[in-house]
Amino acid sequence: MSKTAVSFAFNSPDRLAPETASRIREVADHLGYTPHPVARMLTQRQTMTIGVLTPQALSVIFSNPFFGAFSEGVALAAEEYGYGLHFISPLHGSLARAMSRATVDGVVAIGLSDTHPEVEQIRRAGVPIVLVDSTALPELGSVEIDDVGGARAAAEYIVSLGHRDVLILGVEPPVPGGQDPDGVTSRRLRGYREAFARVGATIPDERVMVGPASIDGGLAITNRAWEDGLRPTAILAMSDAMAIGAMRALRDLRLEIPGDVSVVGFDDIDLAPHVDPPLTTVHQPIRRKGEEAVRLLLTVVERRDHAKPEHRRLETRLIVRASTGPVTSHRKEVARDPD
Amino acid sequence: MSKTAVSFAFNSPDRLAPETASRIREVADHLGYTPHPVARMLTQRQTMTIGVLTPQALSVIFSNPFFGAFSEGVALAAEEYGYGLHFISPLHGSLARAMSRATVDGVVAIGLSDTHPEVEQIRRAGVPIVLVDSTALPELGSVEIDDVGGARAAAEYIVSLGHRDVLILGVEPPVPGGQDPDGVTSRRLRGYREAFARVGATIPDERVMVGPASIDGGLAITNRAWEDGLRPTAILAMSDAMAIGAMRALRDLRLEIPGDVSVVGFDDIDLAPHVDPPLTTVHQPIRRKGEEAVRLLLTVVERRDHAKPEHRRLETRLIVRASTGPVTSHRKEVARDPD
DNA sequence: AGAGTCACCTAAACCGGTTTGCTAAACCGG
DNA sequence: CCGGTTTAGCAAACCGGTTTAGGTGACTCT
Repeated sequence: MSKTAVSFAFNSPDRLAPETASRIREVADHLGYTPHPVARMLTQRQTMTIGVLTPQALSVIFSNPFFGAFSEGVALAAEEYGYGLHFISPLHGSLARAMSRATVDGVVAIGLSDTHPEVEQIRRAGVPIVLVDSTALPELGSVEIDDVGGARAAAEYIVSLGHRDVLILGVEPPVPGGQDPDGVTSRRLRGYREAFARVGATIPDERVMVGPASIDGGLAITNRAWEDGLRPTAILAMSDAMAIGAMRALRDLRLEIPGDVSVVGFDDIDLAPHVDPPLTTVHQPIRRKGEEAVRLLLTVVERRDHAKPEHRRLETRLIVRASTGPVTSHRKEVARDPD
Repeated sequence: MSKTAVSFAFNSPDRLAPETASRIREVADHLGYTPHPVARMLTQRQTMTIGVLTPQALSVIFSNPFFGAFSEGVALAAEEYGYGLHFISPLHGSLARAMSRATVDGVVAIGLSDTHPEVEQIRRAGVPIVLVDSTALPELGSVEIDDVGGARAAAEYIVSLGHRDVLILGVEPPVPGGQDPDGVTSRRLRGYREAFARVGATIPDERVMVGPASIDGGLAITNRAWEDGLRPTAILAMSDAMAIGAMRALRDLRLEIPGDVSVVGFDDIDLAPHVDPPLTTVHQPIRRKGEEAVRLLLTVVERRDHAKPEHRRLETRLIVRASTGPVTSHRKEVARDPD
């Protein structure tokens, strides 16, 4: 049999006598033969795979439950369209290097700021990209949420409860060394500050602490804040994982939530209603974010439609649970550090 | 310049005059040229990618926080060795089909029972595999935990608290339709039963209910159990997510935990200590499981060492928190269904 | 000056498939 | 029985690189 015949047997059996086709198949099966996927990709110029690009190591990204939910959405859409999923994280510190190794038809980049130096390199490689949680370059598709509005709603609520002295827990910026002026942290911070400004209050910079978006991150930062002598009546975390870590730290300091300190998160992960106390947080449609990103990407990938990149913005809303309460007059002092 | 020269410039610059090499690089950079990763894979016969194989859709797998932590471990090891990560789930219902599309050097298969009909097909494809949470075919590397021991410890504790009427929440078997006699669910069930047998008690089959390993899964099953008229004094869940869902259902039924019903989980996910009440559960080293699997796999992948597949078994241990307590004499009745 | 080295670069084969254009055989109507 | 069609299968070009085995010119040595 010729290579051609075999190829036809697998891809367009109708171009072969039905009897021949099935015979080839049978022999192939008997020999354990499978068309080599890489060779296939090479000739077909498509990989049927989409990439999920993260500016941080996957091992740190995955420690945030948010990312699991996001991946769930991504996977849902990808599976629907028959695409595989490839996770891409910096290789030896370089995202561009990782990208050049990756065999994908398109990429969903999450948390990758457009000012990231490597976005440009990737774009030039001609791979379709959709940006998630990143102020989009207009020529790139994007999915984002109303970060400012969500943060503002959270802070307004906190303000309405009488809190003025707060601690902000920001998520580590993807750009190492230096705050990204348009990153998630900056946008949410803006929202918080808007709400405070409305009542003539401010959030000084030293009340904003940034760390990894994980339970441990929130725990560590909160402890550090207390060691630094800070005694806020409320904590605004930009991630539920951090908020949960913060609550652990507070509890270890023998503080009550929300009696002594109120805590509000961001994301509304599945577990937010189940932690103790149930977490007041800003809801965002995490799964849908992943889904939409993939759909946007695939419309570009499937018909090489470079025409009109879409920008989608999803809603956020405050979910009030039990981790927040009015500021109390006489506050418990922390035992181990009598201020 | 010849193709050869360009190739050398990228891969073995020492075989070119240094000046030429850098010139080629510069031109390439200027033109935005990047070696085509697929073509590269084809000639080098390796993809620098490892696959994570799951017998269920990724969108359902990712809804279990366990999987996020597992992925964290996998990613940690993969990144250390410079490998990319490709997630493989059934394509149009067929794992084999998905595998034949995937360009990976090896595969970590999680929750894939060895009796799964497609394991054989995959093995014949000659791709190195490491099985996780699956009684290993001896000729395949594997990483597992002491499921029986962990489950036994959990049940012994429950028994010691006086509980005799329990509900078991099993994780959905990967093989649709039909319990896998050697799956995770069966192994843990064996452990539970051993503990009960020790005090002359039994767990009848109708007290074992199986569903998706997620919060919603646990919630739905528990509700169903109560609707069926079951009134266990304790619930043994095979996954923390299910346990948390079960607690939600109980709470909605106005039952107290552990006052009315004790709940114990399995996995000890990061959030287990933070839920309300803190979850008593069987700890397993989730991240390490992912890490070890990748390390095992890579020793096989890197030196084509088919010689001695390793089998590693990690420990489990019971972590007692606050979701369990002694069985109480007078029990609260459920309002909406007076038995 | 001629032979022998060495440093640089390249032609050609190869990886494992897909696809196009063609040939040979079978089929068909008149 | 013969030219025209259809059908079945194949040769060769191609995808975009890597790698082996030279080839070319400059440089050394005697």
